[in-house]
Amino acid sequence: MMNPNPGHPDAMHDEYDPQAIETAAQRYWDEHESFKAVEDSTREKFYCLSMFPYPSGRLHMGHVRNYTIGDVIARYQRMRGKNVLQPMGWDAFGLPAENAAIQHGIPPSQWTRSNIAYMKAQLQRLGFGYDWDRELATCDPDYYRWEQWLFTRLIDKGLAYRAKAVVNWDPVDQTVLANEQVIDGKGWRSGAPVERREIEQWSVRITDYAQELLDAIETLEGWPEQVRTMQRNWIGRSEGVYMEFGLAGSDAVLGIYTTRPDTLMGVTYMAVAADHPLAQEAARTDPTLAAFLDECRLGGASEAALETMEKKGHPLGRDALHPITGKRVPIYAANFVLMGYGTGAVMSVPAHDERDFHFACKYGLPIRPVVVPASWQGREIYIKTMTGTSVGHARLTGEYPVAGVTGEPGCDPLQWETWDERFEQPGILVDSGPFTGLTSAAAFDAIAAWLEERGRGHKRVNFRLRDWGVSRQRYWGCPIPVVRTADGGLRGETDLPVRLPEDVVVDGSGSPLKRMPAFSELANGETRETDTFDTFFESSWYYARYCCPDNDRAMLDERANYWLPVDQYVGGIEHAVLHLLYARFFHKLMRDEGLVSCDEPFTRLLTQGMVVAETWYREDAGGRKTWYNPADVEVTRDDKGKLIAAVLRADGQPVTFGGVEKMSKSKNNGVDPQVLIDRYGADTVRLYTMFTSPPDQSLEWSDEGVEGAARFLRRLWALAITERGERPAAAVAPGDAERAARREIHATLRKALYDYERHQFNTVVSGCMTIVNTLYRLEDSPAGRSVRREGLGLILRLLGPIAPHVAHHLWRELGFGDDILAAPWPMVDEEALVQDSIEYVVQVNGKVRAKVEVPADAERGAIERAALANDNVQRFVADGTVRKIVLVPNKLVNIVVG
RNA sequence: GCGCAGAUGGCGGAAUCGGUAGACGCGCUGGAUUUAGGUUCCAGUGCCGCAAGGCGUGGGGGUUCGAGUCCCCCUCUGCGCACCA
Repeated sequence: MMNPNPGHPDAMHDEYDPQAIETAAQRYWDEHESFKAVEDSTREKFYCLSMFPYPSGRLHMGHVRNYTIGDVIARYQRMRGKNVLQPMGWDAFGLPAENAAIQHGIPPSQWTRSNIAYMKAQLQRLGFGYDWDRELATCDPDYYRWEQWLFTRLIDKGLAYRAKAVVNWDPVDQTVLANEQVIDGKGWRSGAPVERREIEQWSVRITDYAQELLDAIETLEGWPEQVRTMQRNWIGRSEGVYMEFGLAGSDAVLGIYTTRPDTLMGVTYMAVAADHPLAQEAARTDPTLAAFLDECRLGGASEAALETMEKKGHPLGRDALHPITGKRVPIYAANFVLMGYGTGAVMSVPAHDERDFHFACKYGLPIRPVVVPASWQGREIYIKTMTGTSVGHARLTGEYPVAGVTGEPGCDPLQWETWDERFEQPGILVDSGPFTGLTSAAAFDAIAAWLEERGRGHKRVNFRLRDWGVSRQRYWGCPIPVVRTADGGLRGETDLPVRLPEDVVVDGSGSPLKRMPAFSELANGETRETDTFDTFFESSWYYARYCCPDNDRAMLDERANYWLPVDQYVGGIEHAVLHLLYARFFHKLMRDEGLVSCDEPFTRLLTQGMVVAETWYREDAGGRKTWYNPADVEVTRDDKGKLIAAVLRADGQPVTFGGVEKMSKSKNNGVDPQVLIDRYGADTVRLYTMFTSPPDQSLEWSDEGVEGAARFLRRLWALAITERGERPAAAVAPGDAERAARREIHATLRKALYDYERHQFNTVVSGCMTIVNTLYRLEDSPAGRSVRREGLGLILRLLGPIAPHVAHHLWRELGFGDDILAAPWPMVDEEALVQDSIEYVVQVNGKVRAKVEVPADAERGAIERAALANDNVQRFVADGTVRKIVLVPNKLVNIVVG
């Protein structure tokens, strides 16, 4: 029999079957190449990029969230008419592949490529609108050859150089460890105490770009303020003074940098790194010092480890000479000063620096206050060590000619026995010879000038940012394209790519490259560098390569200048500094090589929050915790919904709540997205992740919440199937109920459109839910059905970017068109919003006492009279006199009664 | 240790500007449908109180007719710290 309704698609099934409609929708997009991006100079482009994944094996919820956010933005911009590029690829080099190889004997390349295949299928199942033709993997020589090429250019330009860098050294495994592999100061495999070592490595001069990287942050208006602040602080521009202390009994000098030259007269000792030549020299004749220097090497190299470890020192037995007074100050070797950063030496002012203060107390060094707040003028200041011995004393009296400061001679002395943060603040110099009485700011200049005149120092801008050490002593990475010539010189490789051999055995005892003469030994006695690049190197430019991944003659071509900069970048907040700063830097390197024309790679940035879930555990007698997956825990609640008990389903015995934490293997609180996709379909998973939290906040997992998302899609489906088949006649006069419904729908739509623009997708979804609820309340009259159909048309487009499969299917099924991707973006009907009367909230002294209905065109006096006429308002006004009436148009009246 | 965020019902969260705190969803309670479980539908649900009303956005202070929102102090939690990606 023929379809009785040939103008319409086939009748729908009554049941929502996500697996079937999602497969069909994805096939449609595939056949129509819906997401293929083609350069077109006549159209406004939109490049939407999500941070590419490390191919760890399976997608986790964090990936699903990241890529859903990106896809929603890409599909939204596409529906707004932009020419959208949304690519995807693989950050394929890295440590986990080597670990997997050690554990399972699989070569890293094989492990990585099979993970990519599996995860790609998962991404496709989620319906993300990627242009897969542009897919790239960083372990592919066609990709990494270009960063090798750029690196040889950096060598030529002097932007890449060899320098010493501090690493974690495992003395048992004889290998360099990543910070992650150092646990409580010990190697993760050997358990041996880790040592800090300095080795020669390749470095890139990011500090040459420090000022530009800092200045350009001001132009990144589409970035979260939080990230901009973190980058500013990371770059850490400071203005200070470089100066040279003399060395007693020598012509040599000890150079240091300080941001507080105003405290120079308070220097009571110097601290140098254990690896400083002065310390090394002194240790040759001093066994206790030598032993101390050995001890200084213990511990991890991370900044957190260095800053939190116990600060220790040992005198070198020789003195430095103060650049102004010429007085002797002792030099200490200290474990918290590193040779790699700055000059490897610092001046120490215990009266005005907290770390120096504690160090001085510990070793009985003098504390000499030289700067005090102006308000302390006229007082005596004593600072004692924690052991109670008074070692410092300064006085500020009214005799110093400081503008705006009046003396209070005879006041009580101020005494401190512990550190006070006021010591650190700038103020007035005391007991500082020729600089006494100056403000800190004036003293800064005066002392710098004094030193400069005598050739002992000068002002200097300094950055906290350090050059980027890019060498890694690992196998699974991009080979550094450098050759050491027979005479010991270094040159960039010209025959590129330098291919990484993939047929290798990784056994954990260092990089296999170092044992492969076929790789490292070249003709004419030349040898190849066996270190590989930091994987941040690959991830610093992939966004540009997506524009022209097929170019085998150049790193980038003119297509990059069509698509770049990336209009919207989406990824985790954990990348706020490192990845995003390196990528900005790399972009400028490519710009200066003439490869791109813009100055910054990412116009707008969205940093998404973590995915977290409840944790549950049991503790055994020895205090060891066993963690149970939330899916295996049964929870009981009281009649207020409060949690009262939780047991493990398997044995019915209680488990303890361990808080809400980031999904992880160690806490066993991960949820496998694949299980959810199989059970509910991609649209439910996407809708849930968008609805539960705003994109930039953490998302707390809840099985019931997923149920709720699925329920909404079933409700939408059930509503839509009532409207399949014949279309109602065009114009049906609406009644009051329909007019009210339209007003609500369009008011909600207006809010949802605004929320789309500011990327607050959770409230877009609640808006859709509100509209569905409104549509359900409409009567089954022709007028009601007309509004329902209008509402469905709006909802499907609002939901299109978020739950694209069901939107695609219903759009066609209801006869709105062939392809919702081509539909115009919905618009608010302003006429639907017009109201005859307005409800005002009436407050008395700021407390809500009534609501009054007032004609929309009522004047101020009429509104106030209506408010005062209300019985309940009169009850609260009666006691006093009306002092003032505050009126907020269309909203609120506040009657102030005194 | 340093830098950056955050804190709102039983839970996730909402509240463009300083203007009705708690939208939407979950959970929970009662009811309907169902042989039952599930599903679905209807009603209720910040706390205290019979009510009138009072209290309420981590804690303490302040500005204002009015503060979740602005200012000061404090507490706790999360993220980053240069070799995890």
